Amino acid sequence: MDFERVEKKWQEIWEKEEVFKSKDFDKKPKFMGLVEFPYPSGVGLHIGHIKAYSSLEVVSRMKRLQGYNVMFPIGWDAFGLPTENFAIKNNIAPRIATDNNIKNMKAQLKRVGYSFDWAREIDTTDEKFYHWTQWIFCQLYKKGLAYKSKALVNYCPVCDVILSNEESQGGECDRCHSQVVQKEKEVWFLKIRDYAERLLSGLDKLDFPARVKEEQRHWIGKSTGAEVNFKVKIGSQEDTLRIYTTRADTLFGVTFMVIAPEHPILEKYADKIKNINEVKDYQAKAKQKSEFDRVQVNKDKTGVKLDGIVAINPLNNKEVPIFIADYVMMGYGTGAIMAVPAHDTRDYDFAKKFNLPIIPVIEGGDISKEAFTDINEGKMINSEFLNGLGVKDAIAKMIEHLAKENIGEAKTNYQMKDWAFNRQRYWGEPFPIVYCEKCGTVLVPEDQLPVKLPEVKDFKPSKNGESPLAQVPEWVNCTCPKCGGKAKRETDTMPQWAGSSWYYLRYMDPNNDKELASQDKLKYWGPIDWYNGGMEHVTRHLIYSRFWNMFLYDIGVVPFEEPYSKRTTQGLVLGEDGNKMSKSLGNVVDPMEIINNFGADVLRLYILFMAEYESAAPWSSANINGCKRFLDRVERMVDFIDDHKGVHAEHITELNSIIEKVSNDIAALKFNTGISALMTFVNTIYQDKFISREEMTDFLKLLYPFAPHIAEELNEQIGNKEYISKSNWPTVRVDNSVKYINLPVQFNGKMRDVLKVEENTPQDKVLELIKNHEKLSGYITGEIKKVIFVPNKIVNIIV
RNA sequence: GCCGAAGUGGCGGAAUGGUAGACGCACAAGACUCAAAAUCUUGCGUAGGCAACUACAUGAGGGUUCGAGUCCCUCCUUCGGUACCA
Repeated sequence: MDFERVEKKWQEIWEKEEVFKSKDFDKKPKFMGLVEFPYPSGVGLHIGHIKAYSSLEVVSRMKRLQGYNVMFPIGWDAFGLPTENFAIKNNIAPRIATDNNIKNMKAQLKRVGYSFDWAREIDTTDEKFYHWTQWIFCQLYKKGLAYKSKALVNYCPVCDVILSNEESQGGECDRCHSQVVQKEKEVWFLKIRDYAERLLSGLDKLDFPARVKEEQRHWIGKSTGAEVNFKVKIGSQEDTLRIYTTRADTLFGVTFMVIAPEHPILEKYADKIKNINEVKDYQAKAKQKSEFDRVQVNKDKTGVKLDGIVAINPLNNKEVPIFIADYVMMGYGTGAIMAVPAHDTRDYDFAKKFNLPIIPVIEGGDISKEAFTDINEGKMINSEFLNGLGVKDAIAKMIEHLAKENIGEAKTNYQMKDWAFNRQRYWGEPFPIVYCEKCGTVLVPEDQLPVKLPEVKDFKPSKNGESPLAQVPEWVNCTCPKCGGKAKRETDTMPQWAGSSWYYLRYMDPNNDKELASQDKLKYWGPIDWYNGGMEHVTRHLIYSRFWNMFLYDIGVVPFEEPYSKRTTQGLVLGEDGNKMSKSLGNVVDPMEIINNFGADVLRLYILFMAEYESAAPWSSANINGCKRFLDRVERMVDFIDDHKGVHAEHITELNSIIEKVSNDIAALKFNTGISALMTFVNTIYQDKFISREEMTDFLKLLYPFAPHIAEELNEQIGNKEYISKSNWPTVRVDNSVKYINLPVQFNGKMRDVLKVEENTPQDKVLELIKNHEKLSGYITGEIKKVIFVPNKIVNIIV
């Protein structure tokens, strides 16, 4: 088949007939399928896009024929660093580069034949879109969920710029390869931690794969424990040191304390700490270590003992020394811990290195060898009122005791940190924030949104790690919306995650200039019925967008709390050599080249046939031939068409079974077995060498979601007037023929033969057949002790 | 270390506790052809046998069951995620 002509022909017909248009408020049941919108890169479509989008493409095509009002939208996640870097390198404005890339990728997506509703196309860099991104930020700010705070950022002292984590991997600057250092800077944060509990508990009712839920749970990282106040003595002075622990039961086993190098108590008593120089030295070293270094595993424990300051165990008033060590993080808990070397591996390593006492408070284990950390075994010892209890009971009793004595209480912590929400970059959403000399930080009023991103000549990051926007005085300098006085704009921009945190809402009402989307339309379309995307977005994008949606729900803007009812993920497409595709390995497959050589239908079919959808699988240029051959065979199947009306009796069972199998498999993401069922049917027709027009039509409809162009073309060729894209999904027919099934026969659990019997043949009839069976009767070598008979499944005879 | 997923022919991969290897690739033989390609047909886990058939076989070892790739226990390997989280 001349696939180039045929594919173009049908793409034009579909567009003209608007068969993929989703209609607001249609009476049909709605189905909204969402795929992660692409970043418009200069490279164009990657094979991964094809796999990611083909799933819901197939589902959407089927659902339309099944009578659903389907929305399958697409857009562009277009802000971001690569475009900015491209602009710097080639001296092209990011706006122009983005528009070019979108144009190119859009043409590519159309060539694959995806049934996107292009009328709803969105672009996060369009001011009509980022208007509402800024508006959402305003609401977050008003509710106190956006705040500015000091934080450490990656900074390259040679380039004099702030780098993202991606640009500073391995603690090295991406551009000049010099050592990146941590620099303190005022940055914006969103209080996602306030939503930690809801983000966690909300998972229970969502239809997400278990591994996705697990990763999100882990990312949120809930831990329950207690905060406890230890007294500290600094000479004659007294103060309090608050620690967090999940093991309140071990309080009697505390032999020292550890605080983070950044802990404020160090500065507070700097003049009282005798070895303050040594401490400062350690602090400086810790600060130099990048995030990368500090996170390395199993490092040797290091630390410095504070001289002139001790802590007092509130339970037994014993004095214990305090250390600073970088294995305790300021960002988690209280930045201070009680160390119980007998029952914590890190404390144990530290105690061994610094020769500190180790007091067991739970029996079991051998603390001369290692810390005993099992919480399910052993009874409390050396612990006064806890003695004899199990660990879990001891924790509860201790927390009760702490509360009563007013020295501590139960506390829940989350590992998830607040979301650092800005970049020192040009190509992002400007913040709707100005700094007024008189009024301080002022929000830009909503009627003045959007704050448009100005055109600039130079996109290079400016000195001192400022955003390039700082170099545009006519934009930076403005009047304060409150007092009319002199003010300056925030020159940082939002991170790439901003637009993608709510884009799906905009599809539901893409041209609204009064609000981000109307309530009625959100109510009709939302929530998303099925969202497919990559595993790499499970912890960030997926959590960030759930957070924004919950927030918008809380302020009454969105009528549903969770944005995505169901989530699936596609497995990676590996290179032919089994490695991840990468330019350097030279194993990258270009989807456009495949389309040129084989056609879009073959590409679509193969990407779904190659493996189970959710697992990674290598590309094979040999195997794709099989899919091409299959479509060629389908085309030649037309020659077998006879004048028979209806469905041949010989085919009714087979046809019914593929209708059922393909429908179920598509809905269950099992495309590979659905396609193989279609192949089996074709093989049957080649055996029989006849097929009726009606059977062929049904078959082509089943093929249509996978290979729509050839299906439409053949459907037209065999004389059907109605386009498949405007027809109905086939349904199973009444089958009155006597069905025969193959009944496996086992003796003593061993397979011996298969008996062809009528469906629902009873046990005694089957046994009779076996006794009269030439071969099978030979296995009845003695008395029949027992017969296991599962109707239509199996018979097993114990002799 | 912790969490998750997975180990099945030469390869990609199928199998609600019930015929292991569907479907496809590769390979081989035959048909068509002057020939090749394409196409069509057949074969294709391993061992033995002309064959019917028999034995063995789903990472390793145990167990539950009439029956285990599938469930349970122990272990090995690979991949993904995550990490001095107190």
